[in-house]
Amino acid sequence: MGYDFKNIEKKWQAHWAKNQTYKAENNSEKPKYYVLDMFPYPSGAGLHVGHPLGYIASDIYSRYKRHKGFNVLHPQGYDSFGLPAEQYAIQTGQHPAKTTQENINRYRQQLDQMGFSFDWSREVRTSEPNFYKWTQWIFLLLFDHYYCNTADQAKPIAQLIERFEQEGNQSVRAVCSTATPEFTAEEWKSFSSEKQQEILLHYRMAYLSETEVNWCADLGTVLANDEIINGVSERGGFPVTKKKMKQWSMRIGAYAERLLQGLDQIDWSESLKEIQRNWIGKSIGAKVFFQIEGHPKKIEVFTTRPDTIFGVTFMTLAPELDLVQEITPPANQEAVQAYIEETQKRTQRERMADVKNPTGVFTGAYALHPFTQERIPIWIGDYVLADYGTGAVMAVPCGDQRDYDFAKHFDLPIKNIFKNVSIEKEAFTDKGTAVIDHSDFLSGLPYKEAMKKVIDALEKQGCGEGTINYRLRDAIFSRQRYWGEPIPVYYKNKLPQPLALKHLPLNLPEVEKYLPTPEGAPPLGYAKNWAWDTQNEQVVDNSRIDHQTVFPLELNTMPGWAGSSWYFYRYMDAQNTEAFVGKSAVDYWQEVDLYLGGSEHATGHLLYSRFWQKFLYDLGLLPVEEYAKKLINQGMILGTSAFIYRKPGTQTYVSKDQVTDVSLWEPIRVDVNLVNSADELDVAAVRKWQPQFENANFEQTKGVFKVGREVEKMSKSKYNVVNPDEICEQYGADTLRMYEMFLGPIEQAKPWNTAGISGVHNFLKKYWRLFYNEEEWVVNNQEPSKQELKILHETIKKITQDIENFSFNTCVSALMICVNELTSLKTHSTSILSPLTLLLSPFAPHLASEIWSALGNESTLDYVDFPIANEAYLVEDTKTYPVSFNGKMRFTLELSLTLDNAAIQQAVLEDSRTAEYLEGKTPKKWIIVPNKIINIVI
RNA sequence: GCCGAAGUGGUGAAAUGGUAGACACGCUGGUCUUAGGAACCAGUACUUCACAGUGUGUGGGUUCGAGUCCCACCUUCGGUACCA
Repeated sequence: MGYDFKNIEKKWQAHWAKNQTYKAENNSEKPKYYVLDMFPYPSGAGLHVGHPLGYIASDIYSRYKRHKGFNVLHPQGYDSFGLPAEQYAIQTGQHPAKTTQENINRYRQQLDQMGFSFDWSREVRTSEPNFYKWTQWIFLLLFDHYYCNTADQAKPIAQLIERFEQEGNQSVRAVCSTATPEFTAEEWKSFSSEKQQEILLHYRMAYLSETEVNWCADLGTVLANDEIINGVSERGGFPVTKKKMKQWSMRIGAYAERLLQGLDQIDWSESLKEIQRNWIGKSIGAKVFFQIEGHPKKIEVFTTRPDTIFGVTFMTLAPELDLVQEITPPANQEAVQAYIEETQKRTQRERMADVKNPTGVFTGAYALHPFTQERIPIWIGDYVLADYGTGAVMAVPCGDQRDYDFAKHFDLPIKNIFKNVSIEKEAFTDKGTAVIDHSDFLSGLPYKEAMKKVIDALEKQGCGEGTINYRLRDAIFSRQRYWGEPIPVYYKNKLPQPLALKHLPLNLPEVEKYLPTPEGAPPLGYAKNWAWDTQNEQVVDNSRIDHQTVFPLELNTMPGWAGSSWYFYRYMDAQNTEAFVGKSAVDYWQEVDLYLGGSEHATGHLLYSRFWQKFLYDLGLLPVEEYAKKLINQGMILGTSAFIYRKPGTQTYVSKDQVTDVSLWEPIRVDVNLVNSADELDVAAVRKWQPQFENANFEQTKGVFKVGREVEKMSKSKYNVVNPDEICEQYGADTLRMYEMFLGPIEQAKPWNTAGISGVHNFLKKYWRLFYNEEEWVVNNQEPSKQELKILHETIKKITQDIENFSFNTCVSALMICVNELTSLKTHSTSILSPLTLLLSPFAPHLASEIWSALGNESTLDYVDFPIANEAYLVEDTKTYPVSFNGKMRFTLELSLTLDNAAIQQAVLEDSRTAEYLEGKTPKKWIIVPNKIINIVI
């Protein structure tokens, strides 16, 4: 009997579970270390080999840190609210809670078999009332706060009310969703309570407003910007249109600058930080106000190029702007209305596809140039976005390509205000070399100086100011779905009223259908018990709604990112019923030391969670402003799909080598598990796999049928999923863990290929044989040789360094080299093999534990100190130097390390081979790098 | 278009500016076996019988010495896109 991984792994998994080996303490003499994985959404498909990659890496690091004497928190949970369970419920009528529970059971089983050192006593599930109670509570806090620009932090709304009562809103610098008219203290007091509430709603961090939203009719819900890819929904790829709806939003825009600045404080990959920087999209420019001819209102535009203000030849407004209706003279109303309606019908994708053909219409109104008082025609066009800047642009066709295209298309004038630049073919957009011309007081100035001067002038005249704009939009928080956190508000006179903490959790009600109601309300519209009784402070039957004491509850639910924006704090104190996290727990753990997850969350979860963190930090509820000190993005493991090729219109399939022109054949995916590593298809198995192949004709070449290959995302629908259960069954979890690390650098995306796994499996068998020869235990107490000690300590040094650098693939190689060398030296000395076992422990914990116990240790190895490399064993007496002439390596020479440079020179000159390369010349220069190389320049 | 990352054998990949291809897969040959999807040994970048030469996307540069540093370009991948 050799390495019996099945029994070993079963044994140790049971041992760890029984002894709660990896339970972390909330106070300890040891230093703390918090390793977090992005928790999974428990999907019905189960885990494939790509999912555990990050968990394996974090588990290796966690285990290493335990060996290094840290109190390690390494929790796991489930992001269990979400669309797939709901879609499944719509199809089958099964309650999402039921399928979610089943999926979680399956996930847990799969996770357990891989030997992760999770502290399951802290498990969280976002769909559990005792968890979402606190998600709802955070929502209430957001509702109850506004963003004060003076203090640059969130403050209680009560303080804002106080200020309104004392001084009105003229001097209040706060972030506000729409331009609220100014009012005095007296006016504020004279407002009705409803009016006051309405105004306050414009200031709250969580606010309700009529907004243009991304509506996805097929999914029946709105989508956030990060849920749309290339103009279609991320989930399902359905078309997205713009629609006005009353929606909850989160004022993440208030934190734009702090979210940007915070990136400098954290150790995240530069590429990920750059993605967030781009998403936040800070741009520096100016606001300019243009008067409208014969109209009291002004048009406010944002521009990054106020220096080109003398090049303005028209203005363009977003068609959605209310102002458009106001300024359009009756003669143009019809055309303008028609255009507005047309743009609303177009999907985002259609708009994007038409970049080359700008659309728009003249409103008939004119604005006045702030410096020249020239009349500027006002157009509307859908190349101007309603929700960026002010939804209005001053069009400078000579300096902006879009304005240029628009002007060319509608035959509008183009005025060149750049010195010595031709704008015959395209706009001139280079700021670096621009010199302004034909621009009154700006003429002759380069970009930078013109910027300064024009902003001064604008501010002096009161028709503009320097300003900063961000691309980051406030995040829509309402979802017209069932399977999410209920938003804890009820409506009185159509105004939202928050519940209180003591009323939470507001449990998700039962519904008869998971679809929108016939009236178009979200699924919660089907709930029978979904009204709030303000007197008894409880949820009651809808039939009792009287709008006096019983009110309707909110029908929208929260988006997927709500629960995931704070879950990592819940792990610190998962059972707490008094607070989202206890004070002492958060004081102890502080923040996440290492966060592992995919970079696909860069503009979603990883931004929203930073936003909530900063908000809760402002309230003094959390101790740090950034929750994840270090973040590593594991690369995705891709699938290698297999294709067979069908003659169009027939049941004939040919082997890949007969396909010359792929376009003449229909590629059809087949299950990769029916193909061997030489790309040969098991034809008999395919016939059984799907009925369509049962009687098909497979044209083989020389008795084999080859498939075509393509690397793409691993997914059930592409039949390219490799299941970790089967790998564990065949090779064991330790082999799977090490092989996934061995595949390549952790941050890199790579296709899965099972073929190489035998190398890692052989390594573990080889390691086993250091201890057992057949049945016999061969470890002894012999004094290790100098050579053996050197091998061991070199390996310790390398492994320690590489783990610290998260270079786990080279760790595996180093262990392989070490075991190979010890095998050839026939080392069985316990003083070598015992530390080696500890080195193996983070990577192959089951096997290492088994050996550790076989070595006679009473306690398990999990908390035993990691070996430390002793430099004394690494010091060498001699060094084999490569000897180079003019940089070209010629031969090697073994020399004592005690020699000085002069002695080395002499030794080289004395070597018989040297003369051959010197060719009678004397060396011009010697370059001797100790321990590295000897180079002689002739 | 803009921003970012990366290009090394048949494959996955190693290389603090110092012998490129460690380690592993695959392949070839061998040992031992009734057998092997077992174990072990040897070989495996390219050209060449060999000697030797050429090789890290392309072209230049710095250096005694460059996969590594600098400049330009090409390709691939990721992000983003009427963002004014």
